[in-house]
Amino acid sequence: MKIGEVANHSGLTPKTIRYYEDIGLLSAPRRSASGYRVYDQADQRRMVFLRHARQVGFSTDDCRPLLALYEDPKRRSTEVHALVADKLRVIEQQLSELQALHTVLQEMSAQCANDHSAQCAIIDSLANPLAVEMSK
Amino acid sequence: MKIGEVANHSGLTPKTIRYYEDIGLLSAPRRSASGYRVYDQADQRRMVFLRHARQVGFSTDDCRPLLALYEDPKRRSTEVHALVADKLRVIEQQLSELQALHTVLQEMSAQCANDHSAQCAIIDSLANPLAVEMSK
DNA sequence: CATAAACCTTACCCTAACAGGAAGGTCAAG
DNA sequence: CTTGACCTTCCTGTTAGGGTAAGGTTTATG
Repeated sequence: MKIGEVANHSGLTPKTIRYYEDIGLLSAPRRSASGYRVYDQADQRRMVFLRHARQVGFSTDDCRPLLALYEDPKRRSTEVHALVADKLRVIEQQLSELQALHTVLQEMSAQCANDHSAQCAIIDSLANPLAVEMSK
Repeated sequence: MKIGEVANHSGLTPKTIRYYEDIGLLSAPRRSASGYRVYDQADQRRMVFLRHARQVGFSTDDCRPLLALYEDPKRRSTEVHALVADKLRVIEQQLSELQALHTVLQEMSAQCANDHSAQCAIIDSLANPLAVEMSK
């Protein structure tokens, strides 16, 4: 399989596959006589796995241990579980930060007259340290 | 006021101030005889405004029109309101994406035995297109 | 007065995760 | 034999600055 074909079958792009090789997330495949990358089924499975892991929010760095566990027949499911638990915590943190932003913006929005006048509660809030600082 | 001083008073760092000047978010200030940037109170107020706007989630590009409205005595509050409404929509989008990720990961996590065995529902989910694809 | 600390200047590299594009080689079909 | 569709490497751009270097300035102090 050349890179375009494995890209089609895995859902990654050739660009992404080369990039993963570059950062050492995928090992360098063997090359054809003309220098083309040649992949096999196992490579394709790894790529599918990586695509899914990225899709559910794991960074490429997160994917390293994840992929290692995928490849390891002697893994313990608790190790995988721990990685997912870590990720869940990070996502919960991000969620609460986003929710805080949302709340602040919504409160500002509600204070604004939303009319033709120049006076604007949103502008005032952003100009004044009062309302915004709490969100830290 | 030199850059360090206005940095202290505005809460931005000198780096950030120079960067904002670089991208045209702040206009270039006048220079002292020795080439040092010199700022006034109005500059400082703009910087405070920018810091707050960034804090509540606006990108530096978002800050351009926002700052323009801040400076414009003939603004209409409805214009400001519209920018905030746009941002709220973006944040809501991000929230729902994050929540979707969270749900998927939590479901995977719940399926995992979390023990010493190599069999792992999380790994299986990531290897198999089934569970993950729906989240698109 | 000399000098060291604390400032300031520009400029370049680093981050994440690729996408886009240039310049050039390769391969199968018509 | 020549397209067209591949493939290769390499470089640039994206966000929002942080880190550091090399060098000039100003201020405080002995």
